Amino acid sequence: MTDSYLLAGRFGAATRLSPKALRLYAEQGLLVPVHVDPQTGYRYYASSQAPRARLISRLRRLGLPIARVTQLLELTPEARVIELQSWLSAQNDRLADQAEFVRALSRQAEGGEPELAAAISLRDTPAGKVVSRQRQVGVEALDDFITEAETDIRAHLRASGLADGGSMRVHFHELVSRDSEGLVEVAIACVGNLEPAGDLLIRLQPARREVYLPVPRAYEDFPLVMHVYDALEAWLDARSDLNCTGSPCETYPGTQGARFDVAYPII
Amino acid sequence: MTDSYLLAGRFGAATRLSPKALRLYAEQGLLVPVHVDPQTGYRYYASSQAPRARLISRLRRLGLPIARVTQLLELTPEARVIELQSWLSAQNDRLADQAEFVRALSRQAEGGEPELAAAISLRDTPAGKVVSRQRQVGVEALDDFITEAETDIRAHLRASGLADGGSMRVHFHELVSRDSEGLVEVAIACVGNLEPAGDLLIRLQPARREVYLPVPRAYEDFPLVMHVYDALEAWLDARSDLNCTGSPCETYPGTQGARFDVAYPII
DNA sequence: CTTGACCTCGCCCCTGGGGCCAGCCCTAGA
DNA sequence: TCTAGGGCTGGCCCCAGGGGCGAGGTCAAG
Repeated sequence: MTDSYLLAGRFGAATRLSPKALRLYAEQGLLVPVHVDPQTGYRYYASSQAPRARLISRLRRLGLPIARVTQLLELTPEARVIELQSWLSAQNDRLADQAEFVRALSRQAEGGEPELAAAISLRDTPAGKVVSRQRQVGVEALDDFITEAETDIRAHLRASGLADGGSMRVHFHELVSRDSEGLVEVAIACVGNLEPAGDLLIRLQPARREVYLPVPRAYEDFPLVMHVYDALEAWLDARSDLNCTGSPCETYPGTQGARFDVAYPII
Repeated sequence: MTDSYLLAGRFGAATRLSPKALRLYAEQGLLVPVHVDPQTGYRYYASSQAPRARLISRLRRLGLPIARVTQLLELTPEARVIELQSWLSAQNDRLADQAEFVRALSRQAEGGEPELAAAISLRDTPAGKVVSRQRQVGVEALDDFITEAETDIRAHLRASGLADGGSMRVHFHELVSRDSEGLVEVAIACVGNLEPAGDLLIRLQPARREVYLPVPRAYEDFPLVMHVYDALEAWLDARSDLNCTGSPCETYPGTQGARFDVAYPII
């Protein structure tokens, strides 16, 4: 009596879920009808399922994917709130990044950042052998990856009896941002015979011409460092005689006392 | 020379767009290669297209759909920034709504809002004829729709020589929120013979039992009014002997001096 | 000439459903 | 008890924005 059966349409009206959505959730096991008629396939819901259904509906409306909703439903209400609050603060960070980018675009529309653009120069780098490590990495794991890779590579160079070249390059083959991992390579120049070891690989770095910019102290950290990339790209866009030919890298140590430079390959 | 041709892979590396994405944008006309080999289908990009490509890449990373990016690219940089800022503030509003919901959930986990729950009562409403207007409407157009529909319906009743029943009900057949329109119906009871006119329809409102809550002044406006719905739903969830059977409505005027009640049909 | 890297297209996959259609099913009124 | 209409089902195609894979053509260097 208290658990009268409801067909999908009526149940959906009471819980703000479309019959289509209910069908999907039933298939996924997220909200299983209390009875399914084996002949007709009709799904019968108990009205005691309404609280769960309403919660699902609201979590979905927040924009959470179904898998995440499924996890959250297994938690206690208190744990759920904690999870949601941390999700919310992540959303907040994302919005802050977006706002930051819009500000960057607006500054660019107003003519860019002259103090950054003034420090841009060209240089040629010779070809040479490098030993490197590549990995897919996100922005929060980036610093750890770089320091660890540098330590390991220099240790391998010393163990092979070679002087390490000193300078290090971090190539960003793919974009690394708050919500996307990308392929990053830490490479250190070397001379002499050397065997690859573990996940360290030896490759030839072709000679290239690049445009570079020593990064001021205030811009060293993410997300502010993106402005340095922006400045270089804007500068390249304005120079129709130079063309960017690949992905950027950071070179350590930087010129003019900077901790590192940002450089784009050009022709 | 200055416009050396680049194949998709290299061009993509310089602009942070995958060959797959470049293919898609070429099909959509968003970023058309400067030359396509009719034999091989190879797409050749001029490096002078890089600024546009980079802009597309960044706008896409903001989460804007391709169609929106296409619109934005036709604007001047200044207009683009204006558009993006208004988009950003919309995102901000959305985040505020989400935060509001998480707060509501957290209050609910702590036992709900006793001062709201205390005012909940049951009542039976008799069957009766109503004249109504239905429309898909979003939250910002809701108030206008309601006042306009009420005016039109009462005018039609007077023109037909009938006393208007006084009380009005606004049924929310579907969810109305900041980012989704839903079917809303404004219905006023009537007695006597009456012809449908324009988009006004006559229908029978079945008798029903409902649980209702007079809305305190402080909660009358969106989004705070959602807390009243939350309180009713939480109260229903806790009462296993009562089951919600359909979508809610607001009844004007409300009881106990409120401007309106919020009511859910139950069995 | 061969090899390997690069490119193409085409197909299926994902999420979270919307829309439409053919074909049952259920219930209320006569 | 019959019937009509509305409800429900499953199936198929669609959307964005690509990812991933496989078959096959192309390019440049050794």
